[in-house]
Amino acid sequence: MAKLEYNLDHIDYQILRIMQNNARTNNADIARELGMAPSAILERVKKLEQKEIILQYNAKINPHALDQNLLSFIFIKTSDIIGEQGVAYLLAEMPEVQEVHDIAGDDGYLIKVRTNDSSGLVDLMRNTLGKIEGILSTRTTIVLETIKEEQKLVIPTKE
Amino acid sequence: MAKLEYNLDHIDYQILRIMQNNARTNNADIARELGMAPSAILERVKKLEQKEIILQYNAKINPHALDQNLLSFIFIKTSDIIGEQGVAYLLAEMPEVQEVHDIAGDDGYLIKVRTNDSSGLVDLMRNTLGKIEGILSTRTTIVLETIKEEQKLVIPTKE
DNA sequence: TTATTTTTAGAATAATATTCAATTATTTTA
DNA sequence: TAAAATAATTGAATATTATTCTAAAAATAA
Repeated sequence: MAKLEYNLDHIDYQILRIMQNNARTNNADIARELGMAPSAILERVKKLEQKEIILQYNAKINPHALDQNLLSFIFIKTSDIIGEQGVAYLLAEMPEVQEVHDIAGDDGYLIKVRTNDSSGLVDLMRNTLGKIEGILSTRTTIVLETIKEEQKLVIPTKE
Repeated sequence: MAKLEYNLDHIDYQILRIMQNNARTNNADIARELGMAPSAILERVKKLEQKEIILQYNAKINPHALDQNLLSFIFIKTSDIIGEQGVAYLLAEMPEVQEVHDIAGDDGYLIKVRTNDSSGLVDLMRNTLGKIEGILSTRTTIVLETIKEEQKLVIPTKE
């Protein structure tokens, strides 16, 4: 694929900063804050979306409100050939699996999983992971408490 | 603190599902999709926010657009006493650290860090982690490629 | 069942989104 | 460097949405 050109100036950064903190900030407010016309902001936001700089807008929902109380990280060793990621894509299809990363040095993946509780985790490992061909072994790390969990990026202050 | 009551019906679930997929969906659209009055939806969304079921609205930004190309997970062993999390809070203050989890079985934390590249990671470990009292050791896992990275929760289909 | 509380609809108003033509700024290229 | 071309911004007009509030309906409690 063609290399995308990201060409961001400090106004874009400011927009990104605002949106990252509150994706429902309306155009008019952003325009006021930056001292520009709403139409100009709209234009820029559209461009940020088109260029896939802004990837999506999410509501962050409290997991406990949906009774999803257990967070785990699982290291998975597979027989996937380097460069191929068959198992990874199967893992990625599972809705409880929030993240799948191909990691260095271990012929494996690190996944982040959210389940109801430990029985949900067991179910998932037994019924779903257990049925994926090519998984050689797993090592599970249980999260006792999450102190911070964000996706915010550090946005440059200057141009 | 008092135990919060989450009492969600299937309309709330639908709202959450819509918002989770696109936090900028406007009230009128949600109302149309659910066949309800905009004022009723507004009321419900406000309540979801007040009850801290919706925690925040984020724009997900492409890390490469901000030249943040390296993702790492670091296991950190500390001398933190069980129940106390002094080091954890210091880690959480660092903007490059997106996640801090207290994990079972290792007297330690798992953190997720996004830096420019490997030199940024080295800087961070040397200049920042290196200066935190109470860190006994670290083990770093480098992400080669991310196949999936979302915060979406599984939302019940029925009541 | 009645009383109380919560939720919803509907209408009215305030505010915002969106479009577009004209202007200004920026970049390209001759 | 100047002219030409391109990109970005403004401002005004219109369409759409947000927000507020009251009355009705629905759900819940007594």
